[in-house]
Amino acid sequence: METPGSQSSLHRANLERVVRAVRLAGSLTQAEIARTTGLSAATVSNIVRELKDGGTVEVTPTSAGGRRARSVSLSGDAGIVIGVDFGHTHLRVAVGNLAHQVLAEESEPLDVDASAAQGFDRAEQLVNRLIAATGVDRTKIAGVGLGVPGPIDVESGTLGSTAILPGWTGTKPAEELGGRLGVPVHVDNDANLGALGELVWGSGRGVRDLAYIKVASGVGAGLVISGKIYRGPGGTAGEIGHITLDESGPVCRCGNRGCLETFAAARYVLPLLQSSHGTDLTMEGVVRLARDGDPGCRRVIADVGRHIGSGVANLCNLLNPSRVVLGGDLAEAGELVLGPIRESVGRYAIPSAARQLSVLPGALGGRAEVLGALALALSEMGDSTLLDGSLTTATPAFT
Amino acid sequence: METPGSQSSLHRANLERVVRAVRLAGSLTQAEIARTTGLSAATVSNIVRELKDGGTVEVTPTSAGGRRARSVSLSGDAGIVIGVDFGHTHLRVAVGNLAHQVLAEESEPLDVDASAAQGFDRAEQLVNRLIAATGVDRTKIAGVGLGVPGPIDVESGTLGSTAILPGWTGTKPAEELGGRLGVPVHVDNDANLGALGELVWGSGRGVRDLAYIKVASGVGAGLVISGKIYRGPGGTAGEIGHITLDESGPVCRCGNRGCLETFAAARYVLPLLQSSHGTDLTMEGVVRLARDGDPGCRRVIADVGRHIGSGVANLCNLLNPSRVVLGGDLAEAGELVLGPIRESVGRYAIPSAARQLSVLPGALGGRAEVLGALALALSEMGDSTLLDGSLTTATPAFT
DNA sequence: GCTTAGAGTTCACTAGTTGGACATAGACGG
DNA sequence: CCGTCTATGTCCAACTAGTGAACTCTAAGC
Repeated sequence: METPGSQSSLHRANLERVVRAVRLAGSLTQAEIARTTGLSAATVSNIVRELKDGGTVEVTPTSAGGRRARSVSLSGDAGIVIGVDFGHTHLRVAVGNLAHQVLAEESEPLDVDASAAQGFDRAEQLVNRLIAATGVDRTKIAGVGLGVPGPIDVESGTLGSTAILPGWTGTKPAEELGGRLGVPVHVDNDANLGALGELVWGSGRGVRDLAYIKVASGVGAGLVISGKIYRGPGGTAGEIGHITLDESGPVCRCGNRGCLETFAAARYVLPLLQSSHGTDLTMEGVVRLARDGDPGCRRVIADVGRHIGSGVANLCNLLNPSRVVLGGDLAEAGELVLGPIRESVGRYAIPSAARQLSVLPGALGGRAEVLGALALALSEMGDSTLLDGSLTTATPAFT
Repeated sequence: METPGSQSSLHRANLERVVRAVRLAGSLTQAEIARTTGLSAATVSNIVRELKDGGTVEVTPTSAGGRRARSVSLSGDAGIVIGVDFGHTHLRVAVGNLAHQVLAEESEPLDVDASAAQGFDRAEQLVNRLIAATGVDRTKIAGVGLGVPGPIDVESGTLGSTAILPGWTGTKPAEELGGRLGVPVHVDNDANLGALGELVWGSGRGVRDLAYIKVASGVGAGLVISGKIYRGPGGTAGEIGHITLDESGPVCRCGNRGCLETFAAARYVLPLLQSSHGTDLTMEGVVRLARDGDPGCRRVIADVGRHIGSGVANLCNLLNPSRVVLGGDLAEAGELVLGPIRESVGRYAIPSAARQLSVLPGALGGRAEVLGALALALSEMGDSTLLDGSLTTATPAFT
């Protein structure tokens, strides 16, 4: 940090290199680490010793049938990260470790009309419960990722107006939760976190550029560009829901007309089925009915798919991602919605961009956002919060 | 290269750090270099000596009224880069040095129907002429950036179908020119290079995320994301021209209907004025007439602006860049086209994304692409081609 | 049981950065 | 005109950290 371009920074970079290699592979022998990182065996030997002394890494004496290879893996309790996700109807919390393992995960219903304070109370309680349940050491918590269903102002960390959680507008979720838990909290909106979750654990593994489309009450997209969430300079990238599809279409809550949202989001689509299917229908219900064969619901879902496909085609022309992952309740409809999306993309996107695009349903369902929050916490600490700790214990002398 | 994470890589990184600092500032004293890079004065002293011995840098004995500060600057002939741009009607070549200075620049008309071989002949000649004119040492040429007005297949480097330069399809421009000049050549399409040019020398200075919209025969965009050109995994990012604005609009050459191009590109717009203004009108002519007050041309240009604005609004919702730079002939229309664009963006983009967006005309006009090609050559050699050279002379022992 | 080969460690060596001491030279005050 | 002051650049000794080579260790294979 203080000495950019010095040997110590090089050393730190090498530490992280080793940690990353180990994490990606799960466990490696030192020789393998040397090969994958390009470092020499001697250096790896030193680094592994340092990490072991610092508690970041565990060396299991000899595992497999090799000669005498000691396998190195991240010690499960070296660092704990927590993901918290405020959804439209529930609150989810997950606890994970540095090795990208999810140790515990729980969700509970959240009253939409609850105040922000109540929400944070509940979150705090649930986090504490899971910490107790997993028996992890509180001091090992390196960071918390927090998902909120609304726009976050990048600079101030203030939550913008949310139709989903009215009354939360103007709060600073990261500060709030950070104050309660006493650890750094990093916020992002649900679409970005969903993208991150699917990228790390779900349908986006192995891809560097993807768009995660979340269709729920609104329509949003989380963009992953070159392996990192792209928020844009103003922090509002990914607003695919307000792409204009039809200049003279229905009026949208954003003030424009014919936004994608007005053709795809729950709040605009559900009313279409009210007269035929009753008023207390949810998106989930529509999807279930569609899967059971209800023609009206099938039609509605296909139409939604076609419109989303138009939006995705635009996105595809502009960004040319290699994968689009569909999340939210709608993803449960599977081919009923994916088919029309693909068809629409094929029609409206330029062929060279559409050709190598794959449109997949999210693999994580409603868990995408919490897991993304976990991943955010992991990435925000950049692997170095912990390394700092192990460094200071290992080399107390530091000018 | 061969030793990632070793001291020599650290040293190389520090060399580049110093070079970058010097280039950004024009010239610096060693003490200033030490401060801006964070390196110690001793290290800077060593590095400067090494760079001076390698010829990358020049030390002018003592320039200003300070105590005894020797100012360090990049030596003008340390490295030469060349930019070549094949445009719709002309060929441009520029010669620049490591210090981001343009030493010479020239353009000549290019016959649209010329064969690819003829084109490369001309380019080779013009490059040679400029090299001779500037008197630079051929061996100092570090790289060439090449712009072509059509899609380049990322993997093979093959030029896709171009309506602008028919008969060039299937050629491999980088290979072709590289073979003739004997130096590495890096290709990209005109929109991306325009973006890079404006980013480095024009209206995009100081910004990390911008979109350069080039309106000419077609409509394309070059995207700069986090300071780097974004091409997308398939290399076709930025195809803003084929965003669908009206599903039942005019049929586009891409096979879809109502693409932005059909409302904005020269090939679709000029015919509108044929009956009233004659058939041999060019976009340039329309712009000139509009500036002179011709109401028909004004109207057409305003309409084009409005449609471009719709496309930019979509782009803005998705990517939220901080700046949009308009290039191509159309940019010459100034407020006549920018006004309607801004208006359209204001109407169709979500307010939070539109608020901090600035829409500017390109500052480089038709030079944007060549200069971008220069910048491409500079960035592709990553400042290290030259440093490699000075390194090998400075430290011949290398395992 | 011997050989073999890969794994990990130790050690001497080298590359490279740093802090501090030092020489230098203009600016400023007397 | 001269001494002092201060910031610059250089040199040197110290220290950090990575590397190759030699070495040890262990299990597999014959």
